[in-house]
Amino acid sequence: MTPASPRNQLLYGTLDLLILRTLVYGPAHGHAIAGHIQRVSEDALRIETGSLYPALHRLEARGWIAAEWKTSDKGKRARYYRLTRTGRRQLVVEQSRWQQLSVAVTRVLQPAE
Amino acid sequence: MTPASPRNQLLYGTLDLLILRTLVYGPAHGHAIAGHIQRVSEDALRIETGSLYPALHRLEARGWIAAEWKTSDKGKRARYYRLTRTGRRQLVVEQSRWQQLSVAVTRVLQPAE
DNA sequence: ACTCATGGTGTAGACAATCTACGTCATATG
DNA sequence: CATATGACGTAGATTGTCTACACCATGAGT
Repeated sequence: MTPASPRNQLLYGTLDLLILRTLVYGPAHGHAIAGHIQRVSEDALRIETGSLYPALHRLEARGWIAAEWKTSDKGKRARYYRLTRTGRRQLVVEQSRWQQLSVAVTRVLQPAE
Repeated sequence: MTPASPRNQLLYGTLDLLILRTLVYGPAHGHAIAGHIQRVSEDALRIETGSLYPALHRLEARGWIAAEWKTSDKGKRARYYRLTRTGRRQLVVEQSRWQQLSVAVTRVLQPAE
């Protein structure tokens, strides 16, 4: 229930970054990407399918990742995504944007001296 | 122009936190709060009025801050906000939420070892 | 052969936070 | 008395996430 329960939310706008970063290790399908992020973040980041697939489609539409149907480890059909050249560039951009913003927030939270 | 200009955006959901944290120093009005955040973040965080005032109203509605009309330094009428007791508690909550999420994102970006 | 759990992809609609682009009012200042 | 400025405010668009579904194909068990 809880008709409007807002609080599993991850940090807006970071999902694209997380996905791009994950694909640096090589092509992967949606499920695996979400699983990887969840594992590496030690369960702090849990990506819902309703966020995951729209994100993948939007990244693909922007040309930052490219897709291909293949067969997964478990023998199921799956859509494998890989980083494109521009995606790699975008990753750098977003990574530095994150860096800058998170430093700025931290600076407000714990002002020097 | 730029009919849909997308990239001045600060990190969703962090604004409330920034405002609450700023009010720890004592009551302040909207303009001053935004100015403080911008200064302390060394211009990395610039809060637009269309984000600022809705945020203040929503924090007030939730009982985390309380307001009072006064006269500002410059002699203009201004609405001074102060942290309430529950606001102080909320600040702790949001601060630790931020901490946790930002660590998690960083962990994904630069995996250990 | 049949069933079913599992793995994987997907969409619709609600919701919330931010932005842009305005508008308004009161006081200080020249 | 006019004007700049300090300060508050709202409307509407945009966007990203979530919840809650639905769907399909394959593997595994019987």
